[in-house]
Amino acid sequence: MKNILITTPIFYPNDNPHIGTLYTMILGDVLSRLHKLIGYNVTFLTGLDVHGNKAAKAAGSDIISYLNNKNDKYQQIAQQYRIEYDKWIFTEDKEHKDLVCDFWNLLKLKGYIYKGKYAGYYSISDETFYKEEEIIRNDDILYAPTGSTVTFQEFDCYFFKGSILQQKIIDFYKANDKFLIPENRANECLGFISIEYRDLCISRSDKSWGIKTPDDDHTIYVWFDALLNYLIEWKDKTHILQIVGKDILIFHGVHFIAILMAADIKIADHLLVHNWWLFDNEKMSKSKGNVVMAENLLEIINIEIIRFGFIYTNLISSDKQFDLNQIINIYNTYLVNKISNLHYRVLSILLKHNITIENHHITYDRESKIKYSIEKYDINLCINLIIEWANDLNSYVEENKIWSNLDLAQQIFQEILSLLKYIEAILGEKLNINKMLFTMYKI
RNA sequence: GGCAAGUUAGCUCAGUCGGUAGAGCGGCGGGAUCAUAAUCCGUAGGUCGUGGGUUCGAUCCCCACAUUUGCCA
Repeated sequence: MKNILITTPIFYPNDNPHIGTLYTMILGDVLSRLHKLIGYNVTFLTGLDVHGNKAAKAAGSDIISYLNNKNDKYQQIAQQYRIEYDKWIFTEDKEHKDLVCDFWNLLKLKGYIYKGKYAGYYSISDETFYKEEEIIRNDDILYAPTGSTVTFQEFDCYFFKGSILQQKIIDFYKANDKFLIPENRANECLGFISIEYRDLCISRSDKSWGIKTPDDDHTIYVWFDALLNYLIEWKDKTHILQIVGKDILIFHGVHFIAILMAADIKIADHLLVHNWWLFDNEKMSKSKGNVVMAENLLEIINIEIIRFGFIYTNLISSDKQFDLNQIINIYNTYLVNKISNLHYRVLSILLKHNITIENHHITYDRESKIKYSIEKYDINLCINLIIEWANDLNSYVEENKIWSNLDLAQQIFQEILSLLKYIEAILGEKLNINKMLFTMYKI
């Protein structure tokens, strides 16, 4: 049995989801649905990472109700966008906390966790330590390269002895050149780890918001806590795909690998790294005020445009400009004019002659290529093959004048039904021809 | 400064394991009637960043340079 686990990062609820988050969700959902379609037993995991001071700060006084609200909000967005997850993570759930504590104890038993002292410049908003040479001093205020303020802190904490895994991780990358998708990102991980891999500080002794360490009153570092979420569904999977945005590549491509190695757990088969939507050719950021929120998008255009447009746009190869007009154009051209119209034109012929259609579940030759692209997680190749198929069918209809050849029309219709299965996986719902054909968007 | 990726038609982008370059949008012309405002066919438009090298042959491989981006310092 082909049991596949597909994960997205669990999202951080200091704000509502933006279109970058939405892209990750949709990509995960579509890959999940496509794998189900070709016969895999899929577990698709997503959810919320609710610990850490940044969340606590955003929450204010009543953390729990804030987080519950955000959890509802994210689930609502997921539902609106037809994200069909099999399990939703919420890191305040007992199940997750127990897993983290058990895992902590396991690593401690194996000698990978030890107590020490950490001294360094810490940014609360980034949840990160910075090195002395990275700090920018301005009017006696200390800043991280990210622009957030840092303070010098010294405290007791637990360390994860990842340093001894440095060579093992390097060897892993050398032996698994297909691990990262796209492959050329491997140099970033190799570069990061080859210079120096220091033990990670994985707890805070202050009153941080998070999971307490099993033995005392420390708080487990939010990233350590969050990465472990995947393990809840990790067992008994023949294939594991993790999807991340490029901003968190190192956490998954280095730290999480180290953690898995320490615990003697299988590493994911692939880590799919996608790029970002740009707005006006700039990275979206709160400070620039150019962040497009997921909830606002649905007020402007419909879900089919978004899902199809997001999947069509190749965000795996590079950052892409987020352009509403272009996404609408893609939808009109391919989904309405070519694919929906293809279905409608052939169906019309059959209906005129009172021919009823049964779906015989025929598998066509070109589906083997599509299956291959799905198994390679090559969504770009996949959608191009689907579009090519639709184009060829439209040409075929013309060349063979199928309106005067009812046998051929029936054959073609069977083929169209097979094609539509893939479209439905992308849209997350059956293709609604009437809705498609008569709600074409004008730019 | 180190490492990596990109630079392809007016625009947005695919692609080529080395053998006369592709799509969509936009322009022009035509055909068909099953469908819509669509679809189908043809056509115009590119020295595939610049310069060198390897090769019978390079947009693709190698080197240098320019430029953009990312990771690291």
